[in-house]
Amino acid sequence: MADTHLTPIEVGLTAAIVAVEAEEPRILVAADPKSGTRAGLPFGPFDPLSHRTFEIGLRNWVAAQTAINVGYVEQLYTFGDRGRHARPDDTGMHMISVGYLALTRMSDNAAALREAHAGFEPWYRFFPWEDWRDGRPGILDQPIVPLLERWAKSGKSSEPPRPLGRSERMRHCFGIGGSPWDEEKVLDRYELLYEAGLVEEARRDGREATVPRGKIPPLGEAMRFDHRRILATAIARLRAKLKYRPVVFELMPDEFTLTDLQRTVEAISGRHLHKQNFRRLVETAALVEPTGETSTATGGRPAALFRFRRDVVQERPAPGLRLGGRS
Amino acid sequence: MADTHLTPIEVGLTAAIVAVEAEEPRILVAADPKSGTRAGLPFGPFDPLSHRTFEIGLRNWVAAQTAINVGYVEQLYTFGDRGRHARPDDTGMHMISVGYLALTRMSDNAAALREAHAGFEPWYRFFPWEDWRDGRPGILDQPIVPLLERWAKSGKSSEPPRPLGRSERMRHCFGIGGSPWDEEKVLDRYELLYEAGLVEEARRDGREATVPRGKIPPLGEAMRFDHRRILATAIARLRAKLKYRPVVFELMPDEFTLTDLQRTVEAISGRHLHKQNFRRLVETAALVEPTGETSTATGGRPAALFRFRRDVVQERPAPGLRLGGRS
DNA sequence: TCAAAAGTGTTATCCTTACACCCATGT
DNA sequence: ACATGGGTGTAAGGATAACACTTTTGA
Repeated sequence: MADTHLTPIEVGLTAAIVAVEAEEPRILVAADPKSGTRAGLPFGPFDPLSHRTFEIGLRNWVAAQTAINVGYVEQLYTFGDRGRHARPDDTGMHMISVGYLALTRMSDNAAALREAHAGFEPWYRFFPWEDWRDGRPGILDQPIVPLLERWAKSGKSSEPPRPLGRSERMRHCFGIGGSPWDEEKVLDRYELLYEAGLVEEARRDGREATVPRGKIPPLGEAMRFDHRRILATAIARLRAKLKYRPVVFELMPDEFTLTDLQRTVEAISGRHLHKQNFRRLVETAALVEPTGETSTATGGRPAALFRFRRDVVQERPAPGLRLGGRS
Repeated sequence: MADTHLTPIEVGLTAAIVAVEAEEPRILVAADPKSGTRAGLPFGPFDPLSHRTFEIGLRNWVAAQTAINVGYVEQLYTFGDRGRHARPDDTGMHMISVGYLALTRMSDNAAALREAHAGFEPWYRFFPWEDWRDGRPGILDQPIVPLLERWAKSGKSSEPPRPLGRSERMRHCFGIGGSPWDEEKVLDRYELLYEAGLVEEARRDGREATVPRGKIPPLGEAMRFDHRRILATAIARLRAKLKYRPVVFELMPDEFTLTDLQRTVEAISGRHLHKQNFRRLVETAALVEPTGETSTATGGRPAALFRFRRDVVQERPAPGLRLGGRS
């Protein structure tokens, strides 16, 4: 239990840096330096000699490399699976990565973003089945569910260590047969697809698919290493956190209309919200205050502008947006 | 963004192994191998060569070192702050630790526990202010709140990076002035006490206290390194998880009475629950089924015995115990 | 005058919380 | 019989989810 010899390992800090623009949640991606094809999340080394904590280290390399001004930062998870992040240039030294979620305002980084702008990609490119704003995504009914069903059947009673059977897990994750769709299960869904060998990353890692290789259409855009897994974790965490902490405002400009706010929440959670209930929620939580100005940008009646009441954090214990049913 | 040189670091897996016995939540502690005084959590090295994932590595050294059979395992957080875990034998190599929560049944480990039993300590020894089962703990009114108030006053407008002022944070964390006590804020409370220099670990790390050194009474038993912080994280996570996942049953014997179950939940969350409401909750969630037997152990009317319905996980999406108000 | 979006009032329903009372056993 | 804990019915209040309608602008 005490001073056993420990193996030296490299530690990387991988960041899912999120911004919302034009009703689209976007993630900062770094182009593949080698092949130029697959996207990856930006990451930097953790050097304990220069930085006292992970968070300081992260803020430092983000500032240095991207000139982006991140506000909210939160640790997600530490990923260390061998075989799920195989670096092509692997030197034999094992590497683990501490995943972080960071939020930034598009308006904050006017100049910096102008250059880096190409780096912010809509995150639903990587998870097309997660965007239910225009109804149930077609990709679910077309390739995904049938493929999963085949996978579920093919492995009926093979894996006792798993607490749940394949088809039960499929039903839970993807909201089939009574189970409702739970927008927070982003990671569970991705992991299931990975296990079933249906995402490119799984095949790259040498996992067998249940259907002949060539026949699987790409399920979302793949990423390098295990970065799509980290992004799934980030989306899941952000979707959950919205409901009990006022983190949306980290993504909003200083002034916004209530519809702007609703659209942003909808963009992140991937579903529509009930207008009146959303407004009542925001109002009763006293999260915002009117600036007095109005915006005539959208075409119809001018909308009142609001700003985030920074002092709510001092008053109410959990001032999130409990966003209820769909609309 | 790419292949910067990374500093090699040692990675340890630190486990908060929890069991409940005699209505007392207990944590497995390892005695200090050096001084024999301060308790610490058990930990083992992570060796990527022998273990494919953190969890496998963890299960392995726990099995090897303690002969304890852990069921549920969950990653908590990765701790890497320099200066908050200074090992006396520091070799210059930096070390980070990945904290894990593990649950085990006392009844599972009959033989193994007989030997290791001394290692399971009631966790409220380390957090006496977290146990509200016999009403508001005296330690809050006596040394804690006055000390915190002094700290809050002494640092009025000094630290702009912090989003909240000292007294606001104090009020939120400790439920003073309108804010209710939130049993999930275990980590926040510990961190506040640490920041205020009121726990031994803070002084050990060289943090100034707001009151003369000698005058601060010990606030709970201290632990080695940052292990008390990891334990606080574990308790917070477990208290939160109880409410939306049926994890209590990982701590229960195969058969139990509803009162046993309630006492276990109360022990973990540190407060009393309303009997009828608790029962209705358990019943409507269909979490348990009667075995048909009764137990006459407690003195009054014999209680019906129940067992966990393992198949609920297949049916309901979030079968936790939403444990409502106090009683 | 019409389209487009902003903004409001009200009701049915469920869930949460709390009350108070009855039941079965051992001494 | 009485103490001890097991076990239940029911009503008040609040939060949630859904209903439909009015208002203000630009074209």
